[in-house]
Amino acid sequence: MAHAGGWIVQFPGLQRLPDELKQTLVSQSTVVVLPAGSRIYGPGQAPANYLLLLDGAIRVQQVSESGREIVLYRVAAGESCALTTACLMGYEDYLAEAIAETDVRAVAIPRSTFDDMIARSPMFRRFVFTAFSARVTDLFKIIDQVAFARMDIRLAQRLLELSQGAAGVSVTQQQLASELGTAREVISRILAEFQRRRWVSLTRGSIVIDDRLALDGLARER
Amino acid sequence: MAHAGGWIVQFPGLQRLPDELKQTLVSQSTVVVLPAGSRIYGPGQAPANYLLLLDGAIRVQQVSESGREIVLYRVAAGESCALTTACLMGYEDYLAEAIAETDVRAVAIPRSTFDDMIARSPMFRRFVFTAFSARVTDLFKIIDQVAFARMDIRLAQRLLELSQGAAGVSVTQQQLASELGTAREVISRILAEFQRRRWVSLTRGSIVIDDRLALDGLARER
DNA sequence: GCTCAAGCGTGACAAAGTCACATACGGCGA
DNA sequence: TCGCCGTATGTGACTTTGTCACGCTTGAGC
Repeated sequence: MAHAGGWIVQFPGLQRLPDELKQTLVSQSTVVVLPAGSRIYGPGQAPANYLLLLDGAIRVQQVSESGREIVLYRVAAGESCALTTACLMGYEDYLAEAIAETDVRAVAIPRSTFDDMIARSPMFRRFVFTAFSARVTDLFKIIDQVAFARMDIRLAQRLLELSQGAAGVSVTQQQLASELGTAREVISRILAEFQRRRWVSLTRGSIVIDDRLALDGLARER
Repeated sequence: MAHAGGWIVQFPGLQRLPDELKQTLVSQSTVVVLPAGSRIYGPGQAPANYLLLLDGAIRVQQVSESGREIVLYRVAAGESCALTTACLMGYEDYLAEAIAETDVRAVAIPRSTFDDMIARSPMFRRFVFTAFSARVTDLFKIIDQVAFARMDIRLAQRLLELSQGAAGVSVTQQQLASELGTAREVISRILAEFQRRRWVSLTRGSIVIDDRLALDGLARER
């Protein structure tokens, strides 16, 4: 690591803050480490901090009363956990929860500092609102997908996303079902059809992508 | 109307602002009137103002590429159009649009004034964030409903909401389908079943609620 | 090698979406 | 008053997705 506070270079949106504010931000925040699998926010767990992710990934998902899940979005290194935090500022009950998918290193900005920065810096406000609005866009897209898109298309898209160019994905069918907010059986049938077409090979707990082009073709049918 | 600026009493969250800020808000904003049916925000129409609704109602909906629609939430008198505005501050493309359902009277706060108020008043910030977070909650709930709830239950809920205690609702089945993001045929069949059970009476363009208790019972099943 | 929980496959059915077309209502002009 | 016509609604046939209830398979750990 460079020096303490070197983290700020990871956030282009904060780069051009006045030095004084950068120092405020750095001195009043702390770097926290969270193990993979830990729950960062959730119903009944109001956060005291605004989080900026340095390393790792966070998954934000919704859990329905019946126990079914749907993934809303992911936060990657260099991004902020804008929506969940902003949400929980509203003092309402939310069903969404944030889970560390990997070991996570993040900057925690206390609420008071966050509030202070919002007040003092138009640039900081813009940083926060931009990140936030990207999340709201994600929510709009999810509503659109869930309401109107075919499941095989959504699955193809998600497989390509999750693989990130790699040859395969290490994921169970139940996990894929939770990603998309559907039932495991549905995933099972669609994957069987993909395999019949020789687009993928299935094994217990992982999927090899054999014909990325074909999957991509389906994914683009939107 | 009382005196110019008397509108501020309609917003409890702004009641306790310092007089100075109240005056800034009142003097720099204008009251606008919009006819029923006009589009307030939409893809390609970035708003220059933060809106506070004095009279009327606004419907915010999403339009998919295939032309199907789903209603996201409504803004009533005394509320702010927080989400749409905040969204559009992010300089991204959105599919959501806001339509005046009735003639609408609203206070338009210019972006610069809005920004200034955000900077100067923790109370104003809280007003904005609270309104905003309520909308995000709505989006979470919609995702939950669309992904996991049965359509007959959603329809029962929506009928009760739209009737607001009145004996009936003046709405076409196509409009109901657009409310819930489904197809007209689905609405037709569910309503036919409701009628068979003598819960409602159907006529062209309107629905009379005959057994509110039964509908409510179904609506409460999650 | 054996065990056994987790992962996966499948048939049967229900709910919801799609497509195509038939029918009914009701406002309006003749 | 009557018929016209656009809109609204009803319906059958089929596909896709969700639910339920099983049973089979896999492979990690003993």
